Amino acid sequence: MVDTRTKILDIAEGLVQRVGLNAMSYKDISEAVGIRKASIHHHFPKKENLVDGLLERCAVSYGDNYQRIVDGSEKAPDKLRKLAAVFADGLNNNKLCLVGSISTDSNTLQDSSCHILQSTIKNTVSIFAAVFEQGRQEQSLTFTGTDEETAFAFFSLLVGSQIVARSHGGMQLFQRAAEGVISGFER
Amino acid sequence: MVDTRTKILDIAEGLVQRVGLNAMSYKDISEAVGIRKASIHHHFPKKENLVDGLLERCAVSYGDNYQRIVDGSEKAPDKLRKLAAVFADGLNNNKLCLVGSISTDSNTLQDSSCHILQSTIKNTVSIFAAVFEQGRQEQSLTFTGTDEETAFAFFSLLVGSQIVARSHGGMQLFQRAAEGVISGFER
DNA sequence: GAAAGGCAACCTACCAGTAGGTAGGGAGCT
DNA sequence: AGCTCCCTACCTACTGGTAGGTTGCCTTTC
Repeated sequence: MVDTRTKILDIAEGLVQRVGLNAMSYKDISEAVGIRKASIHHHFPKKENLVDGLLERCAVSYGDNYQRIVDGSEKAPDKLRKLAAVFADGLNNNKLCLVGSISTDSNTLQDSSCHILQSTIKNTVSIFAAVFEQGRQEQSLTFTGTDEETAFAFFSLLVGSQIVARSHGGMQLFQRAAEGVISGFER
Repeated sequence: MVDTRTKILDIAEGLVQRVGLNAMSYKDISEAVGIRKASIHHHFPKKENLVDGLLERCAVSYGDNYQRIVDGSEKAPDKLRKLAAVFADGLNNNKLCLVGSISTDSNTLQDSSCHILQSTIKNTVSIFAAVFEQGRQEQSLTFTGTDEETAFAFFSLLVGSQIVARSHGGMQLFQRAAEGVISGFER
């Protein structure tokens, strides 16, 4: 049995991914978790604490998830495909990447949340960059910018395609857009 | 002197681009426009009417703006650079593309707004696709997918980079990401 | 081993503020 | 007269947040 704090974060994460930060309320969370609204405040006194908690947890879990893919034994293009598959999986469940979703609302964030968001993005781009470094060295990928710049572009593409495809185009267009870009790097 | 309806749309558009749809209220708009909250309801009875109005107007204005670039006499890669510059300009003013911003909140939209959003995306991708068609014919661009798929990917990249870069990386990273992808197509 | 204290977790009940929205009135234009 | 536009005044529902109480488990103490 998972503890309540984790349950709250799980529910909140799903809500943010589906409807966005500012459309999610303590009431929604309390109903889904099955406890009273005031009890959420026991675990997360202010909403900003919840957002911080969400971002801190996703910095670790997303980071680990991406790192596991990057640490694999495949060639770089296949690693990019695996990274894209993570986003495809989210899209399949009508969920956006938490970082992408929260980034859209970044102007309504507290400073503390903003800092965590920034370092999470920075970290994610670093992890992605390792794939492009590998691709450069094993000559399986060609690109003009630096590893970091290209990783930033690839991450942004996944975030953006997920958002746009959820509104129009769906899985098929998302997959083809990702594959088009990846095979573009392969030439 | 512009009419009130237009003023409301102007203010609302800026708010959506800066803080997002669900963080924008009729109170915010009324204060910025300089009329009472109830008066907004005279022009837009329900919030969904406002969103529809916003999307309908942007479908035209964005569409015209993109079309003007596409109709130019430049080679395809330079047209892509001009399209990216539109997004860079928004980023410079801390504003996201309206379509990207609203798409993130698409799960909280009414059906009518959803339909307009979808056709706006479809239309935008079609306009972008013309550049890739031109690039293919004049052999200034190389890519593996179809024109539409590649246009979708490029549009998504701009939307995503804008969102991510606003939170972390800023103009510099946005510009380099866009340039990296464009010069990737040029090879 | 039993009583006593402390604390985490949850509850009910409440607060002020704000959300979107409505009713109805008055001014000015055609 | 009728219409557009904007107003004051108000409504209900919900927002994040607080106060204070109850329960039950874990220590500590005798």
